Amino acid sequence: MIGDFDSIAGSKRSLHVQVAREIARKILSGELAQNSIIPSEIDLCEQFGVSRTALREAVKLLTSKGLLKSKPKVGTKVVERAYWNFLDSQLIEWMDGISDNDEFCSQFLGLRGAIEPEACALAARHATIEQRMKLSEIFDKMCDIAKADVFDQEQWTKFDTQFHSLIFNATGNVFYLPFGNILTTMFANFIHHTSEDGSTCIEEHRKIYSAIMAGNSEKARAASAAHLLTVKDKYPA
Amino acid sequence: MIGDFDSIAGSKRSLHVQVAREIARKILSGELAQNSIIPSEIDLCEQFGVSRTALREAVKLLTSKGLLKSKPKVGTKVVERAYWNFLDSQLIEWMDGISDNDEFCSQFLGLRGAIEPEACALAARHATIEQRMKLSEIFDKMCDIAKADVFDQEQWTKFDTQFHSLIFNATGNVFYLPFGNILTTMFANFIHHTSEDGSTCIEEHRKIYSAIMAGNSEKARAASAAHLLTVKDKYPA
DNA sequence: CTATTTTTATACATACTATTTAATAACAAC
DNA sequence: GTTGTTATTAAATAGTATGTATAAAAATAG
Repeated sequence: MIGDFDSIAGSKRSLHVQVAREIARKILSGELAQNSIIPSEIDLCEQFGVSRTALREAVKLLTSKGLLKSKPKVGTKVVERAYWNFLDSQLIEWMDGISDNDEFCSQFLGLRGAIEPEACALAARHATIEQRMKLSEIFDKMCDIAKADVFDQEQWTKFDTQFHSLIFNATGNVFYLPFGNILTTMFANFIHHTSEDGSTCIEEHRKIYSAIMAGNSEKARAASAAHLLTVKDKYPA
Repeated sequence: MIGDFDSIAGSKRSLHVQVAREIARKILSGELAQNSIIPSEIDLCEQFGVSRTALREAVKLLTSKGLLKSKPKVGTKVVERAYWNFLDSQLIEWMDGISDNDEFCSQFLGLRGAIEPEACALAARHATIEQRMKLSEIFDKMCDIAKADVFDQEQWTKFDTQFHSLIFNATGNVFYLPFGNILTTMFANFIHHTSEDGSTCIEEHRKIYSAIMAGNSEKARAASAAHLLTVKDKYPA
């Protein structure tokens, strides 16, 4: 009962989210052009085979992410790309298979390179005791995984994600907070670690970890920047 | 017909957005605690004097921004802060009056300082001809305003916003795109320019502008960083 | 050319059924 | 008795259907 094909409705998520995803992907892929008017509510209801309520909730969801805008009489319009909120985890998930994966990851790295070193610096200064303890826990587990005979890739990704995510949470800056989730989403959907990552990167993580724990923001920033340079090497320009 | 006590009606925006804003502000201010269950749909409908349709659309909107999560039987829960999407323009608008303004702006500057110099560097390399022309237009107008006898603060803010916003659009990186809107929102709602800004900052903007037009990414990055240091001086630690 | 009506899209309301799921009760096994 | 499993129940959201209200563009009357 669980395993059957995604097929149509009754699958995983709620109905309006599925409809929203379908529409979003048509927008993201360009199948629905910017500034164009999408079909009317009743047409879309028929097309997707859902009620107007469900469809309207889907439209509201996409409006909230900057993809659509509705006005009475004129219809629902695809807003221009400049207003799409690419810093929304759900939207990022929906990008899967839309654009070139390497290019997408490379662009993300372009942002990460600017933000994460500063986040590490902030975390070194502002992390609470609880957060430092948690970071310590996570790092210990990463060490265990790196030292193990067989490299557990899934576990590594899990704790690597937690490690970087926690750093954003520890900045004490609300604007850095969302990057933890964005990074988590990227790790889960687009960035595929190779088995060599664990052994090669653990020392880089140790430098970041130590600097944050020592409250040395400059060192944390540098260690993070160095780490990201290593990561960058895996992607084409 | 109904609810003439009217908690919300009579304002400008659509009903479900108004309801969403009300709930969002209660969450953001902590009046609705994290992980707590908010009243049931029917209770909230009564409380706000709106239909279930409007209320559910409001809840969907807030769910999309990471503030709420609904499950049958258990109810609708306030998600923990770490998942709130503070990089959403609408959410940022709703923050007005919630937290200390100076602190909020200061934190924003903490992010801006990390991102904008890199955005300028990217723009110098990737801006299209059209974008360079547009940037030129905008900068010319900023010069006019700065040179004028009476400083038109409103106009200055308008073009200053456009200037910085366009730079993010010109990076050619989808993850930098949303910062244009975020910055626009911050300028419109939180950051209040003083009349001296025009005269003092126009030369700094010229350096950024020139570097981008010349395609000199290193110079653009440095000029932006210098500009942000000047801006930073206005805010307390 | 202006004012007004008509049309047509979304916005909102109401009432209903379906589904999910936590909690509980019933029951069996050890 | 304690435990573990399985129906049952009930309370919340999820979804459907259909109505009216309202806003804005377009047609039309004056």
